[in-house]
Amino acid sequence: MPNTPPNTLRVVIPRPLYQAFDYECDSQPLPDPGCRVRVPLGPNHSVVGIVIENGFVSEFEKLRPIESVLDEAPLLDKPLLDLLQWASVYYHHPIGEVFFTALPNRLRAGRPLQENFEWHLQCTDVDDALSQIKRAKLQQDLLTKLQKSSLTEAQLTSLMMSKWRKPMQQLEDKGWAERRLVVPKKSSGTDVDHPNQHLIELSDEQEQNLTQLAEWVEADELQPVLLHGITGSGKTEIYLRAIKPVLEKGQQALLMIPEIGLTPQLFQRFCDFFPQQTVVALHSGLNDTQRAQNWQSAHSGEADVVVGTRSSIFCAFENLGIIVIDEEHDGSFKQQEGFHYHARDFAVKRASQLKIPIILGSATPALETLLNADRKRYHYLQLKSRPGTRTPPKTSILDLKGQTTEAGVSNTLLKLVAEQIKDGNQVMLFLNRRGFAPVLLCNSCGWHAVCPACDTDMTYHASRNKVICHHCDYQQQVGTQCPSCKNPQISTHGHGTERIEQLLCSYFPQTPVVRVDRDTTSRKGELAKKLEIVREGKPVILVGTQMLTKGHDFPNLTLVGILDIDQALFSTDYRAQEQLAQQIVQVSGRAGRGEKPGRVILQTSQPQHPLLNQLLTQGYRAVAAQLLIERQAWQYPPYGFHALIRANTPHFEAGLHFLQGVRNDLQVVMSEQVGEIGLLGPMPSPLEKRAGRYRYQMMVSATKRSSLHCFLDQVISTMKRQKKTKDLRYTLDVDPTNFM
DNA sequence: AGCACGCCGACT
DNA sequence: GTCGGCGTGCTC
Repeated sequence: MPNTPPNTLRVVIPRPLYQAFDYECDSQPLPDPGCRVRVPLGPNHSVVGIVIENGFVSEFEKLRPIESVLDEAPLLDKPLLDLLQWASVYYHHPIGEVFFTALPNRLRAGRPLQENFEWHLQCTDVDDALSQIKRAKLQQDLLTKLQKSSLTEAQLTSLMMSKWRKPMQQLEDKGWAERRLVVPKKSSGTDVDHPNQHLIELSDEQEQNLTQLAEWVEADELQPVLLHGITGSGKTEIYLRAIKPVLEKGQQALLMIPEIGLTPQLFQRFCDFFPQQTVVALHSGLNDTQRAQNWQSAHSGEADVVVGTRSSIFCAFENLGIIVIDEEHDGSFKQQEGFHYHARDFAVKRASQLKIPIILGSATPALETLLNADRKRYHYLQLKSRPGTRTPPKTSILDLKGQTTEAGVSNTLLKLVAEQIKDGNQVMLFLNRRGFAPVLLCNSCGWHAVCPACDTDMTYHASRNKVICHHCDYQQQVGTQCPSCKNPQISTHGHGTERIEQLLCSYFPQTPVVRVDRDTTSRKGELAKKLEIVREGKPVILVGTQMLTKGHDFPNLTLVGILDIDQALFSTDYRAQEQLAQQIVQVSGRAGRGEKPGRVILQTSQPQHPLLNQLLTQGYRAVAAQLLIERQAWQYPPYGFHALIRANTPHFEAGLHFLQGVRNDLQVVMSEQVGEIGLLGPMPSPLEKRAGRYRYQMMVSATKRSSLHCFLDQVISTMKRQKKTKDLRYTLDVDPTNFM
């Protein structure tokens, strides 16, 4: 008898379990690691699993047979499987949940890979055809597109979302378009060069950076590259040209962007620069079908460039050749629930594993990233100037003391706004609080609108006459009198973007006031519409939150007002200062991007605050250096290593007792690691009650990464053993960035 | 996570 | 007598 390997499969199951399960498989050859299989689980369940190993000797006596093999070829290749396994260990998160976040929903559910179709023009006289469908704009558009070149369904989706299906069907019915199955091509990098690419001339500084990049790649020095370029310095142009030679080799590129950073402008820029290539998006705005389609086009190699948010780092590329992370400091790269991974750290790991270049770009790099550059673990490139004659904006502090203010806007700032508008310029006011006012109260009895689920003040939204809880989205209609004492006068306290908008409308009735926040941009395409108004260049006053800070380019914007930063100056969260500095720099960077110089006004009642002064006089780099010194003194990240244990239940202090119990049990282990491990807490989370649950947390700190991981294994087994009620939920967050 | 098993209180 | 509450433990 020949020595055949055992017919065993190790399968990862979509359950919160820390180990994979073994099955037997009678069909030969055995499915490779990375294939999906359907397996029985428990007495009467059937689930989709992912094979991670085959043909090994199992410790288990009796293995159940799998039900079916779902994929002929692996969905996830060996390096990605290894990486996912590493992540499950690093983040101490159940292996099944880690693996299944790598797949789009449809594939998680066991659906087969979709076949890839391409649409071809079947029409001899296009002009005649166009004249026959004068009223069908979309059909016309499609026909013109097909006339230029055949298009795959993924390309069509990324060009016009899902709007193409119906009109295409109509074209097919008329016999003008035909659908053909595409044989998966091995991506071959021809025709990457295009005249479009030479339209923008690079500055000397940009050219030097590109030369340096090419040298590193040439010499195989593939440490991550930190591209520290001030706002408006043209980092995108560097990304495009760094990606180009990779596509020429027939490899794929991944551009990672923050959650709300996918401005149509950026995506369009990539499509325009690489008109012969397939550029697809992977972000939360896609539905399951589109997501699966784009994921698959990256998997098959059809997509050359993927522009994606956090989770795109898990995408199974056919042949990934470069990763670029734009705005690498952005908080949205860290997942805040469930599997708490950091996509930036993950990307660095993935690049080193695949031995491909990775660029981390930002005007305000994260402290971790700067430290890595200082320690020479990362290459460092700088863009210190804006191309052409553009200069960085001038920033000044406006002391709120002695100022007359209205809705939190000082008269001085209002005058400056008026001046700019008169000169035909655009203005932006930034305030990180949406709604009309953060408090709705009764002056007579002291009642104020409080969320029953979170015990926090609800924000008044005038447009809908509602109070809304910004923590859990609980909403309530507002009546005409105080619900407590029936006093007919209720008033507001504090100001949000809605209030500022109202104020500006009354002061500048002739000028459009455009508000950009989650409330005004919830419907699809609304943000794009608003930005279009601004990009026309006429005088406009923009009011908005975070949303306005990311990646937008408004050439005619000359004045930026930052309204309320005082709260952030006194936050107890050690990350708040870093984030505030980044936010101020990013918002300021929206000003003066065109021919006219920009100006930034920072309203504050703390004009002497050292962070503000250092930022204004010495810049972000100096502030970062200072913050790093403080982090080192406290042994905070990136010098020390943290993990946060959270526990919550609907009952007051139940989670606190649970964590206290965990801490007591851990005391034994800790005595063996004296000096290496510290425990802080348990204590209530800064937002103790949220969405009807009372939340508590305990911080683990360690001087060495290795001892943290050792200890966390103990933490997990202790928490499993710990007595708990059914309604208690706990999570472990390695390298936490959010302490709320 | 789901789900079965199992051990105690209040019902036709 | 049994129906069903949810605490406990298992899933290859």
